Amino acid sequence: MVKLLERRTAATEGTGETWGIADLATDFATTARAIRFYEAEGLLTPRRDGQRRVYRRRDRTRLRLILRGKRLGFSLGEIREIIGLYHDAETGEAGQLSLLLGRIAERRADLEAKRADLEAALAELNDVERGCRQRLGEIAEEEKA
Amino acid sequence: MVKLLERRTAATEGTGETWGIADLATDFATTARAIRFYEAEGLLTPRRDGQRRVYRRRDRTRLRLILRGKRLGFSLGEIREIIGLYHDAETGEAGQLSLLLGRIAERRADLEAKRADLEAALAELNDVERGCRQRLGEIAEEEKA
DNA sequence: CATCAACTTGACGTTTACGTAAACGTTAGC
DNA sequence: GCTAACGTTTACGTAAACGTCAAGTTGATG
Repeated sequence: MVKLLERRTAATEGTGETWGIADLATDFATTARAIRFYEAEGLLTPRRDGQRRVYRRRDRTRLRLILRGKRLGFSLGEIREIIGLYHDAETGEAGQLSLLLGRIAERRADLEAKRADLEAALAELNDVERGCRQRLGEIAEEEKA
Repeated sequence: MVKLLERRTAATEGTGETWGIADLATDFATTARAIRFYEAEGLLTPRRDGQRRVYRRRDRTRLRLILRGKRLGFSLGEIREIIGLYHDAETGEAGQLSLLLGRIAERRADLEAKRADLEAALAELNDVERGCRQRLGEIAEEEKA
């Protein structure tokens, strides 16, 4: 307990809050293995304290992005593109801002397509539920008779 | 050309429109292999004309469900549950309708969670674009100066 | 009748996204 | 100084979701 606090305090040293790999794993309900894998795939680039990985707030932001992307069914490759987009937007290394805007538009199209799928799925589910409740009502009528 | 039309007509024989596996593959932009795989996983149960698979409209509906589920990041296992839900709702083999309503509620929760992720992603993307356009405006100002 | 296209069933290969285990280093506490 | 906790790399294993042959069947066509 105290151990953890002291370590975190030691690592803090003015540069803002930092975390170890186990902290991230528990905080985001994933595993250290997965986090290392994302790094190997170029999706995370934590600092190092000697050998150890040290994560800062932007790493947490990225991990959040990664996991959300996964939940939405994006592959790690697609997530890499998304992260690259965020990175280029931050650092301005986009060369041409107009190109960046184009990539943003593509990503938005992806997301809106998913939204359309989602709305359709929810609508159909509502239909099913309605039919279900209807039959439940009919059964109640039969019981009364 | 004529071949295809004749075959389809022959298979129709009053029972409504039917399709071959290649038809489904092209219509849904997938592959025959994938469709057979879904059948092996119990997600599709087409009729047979001898050895050949014959698909009816409800099979198309299911395939549409499967592919949409995939696009939304559901595993085939989860999709199996969804299809089972639709099936039970149709055939009334649910035993207890209340149980069915419960399963519907679970699925809706899944979908709404994804929707929350989606809205968050879209909102962040809008932020990025806004920042991008802002910088583009600043550059235009510099050019003017 | 031969052939060709479309379909079939195996069987094995491939990619993605990690899990799991081995072997080792570092720091904290007793 | 030893152990326990936590971390590291390296390597192999695995489940999901198909892809890719191979080999055979069937039906329509020249």
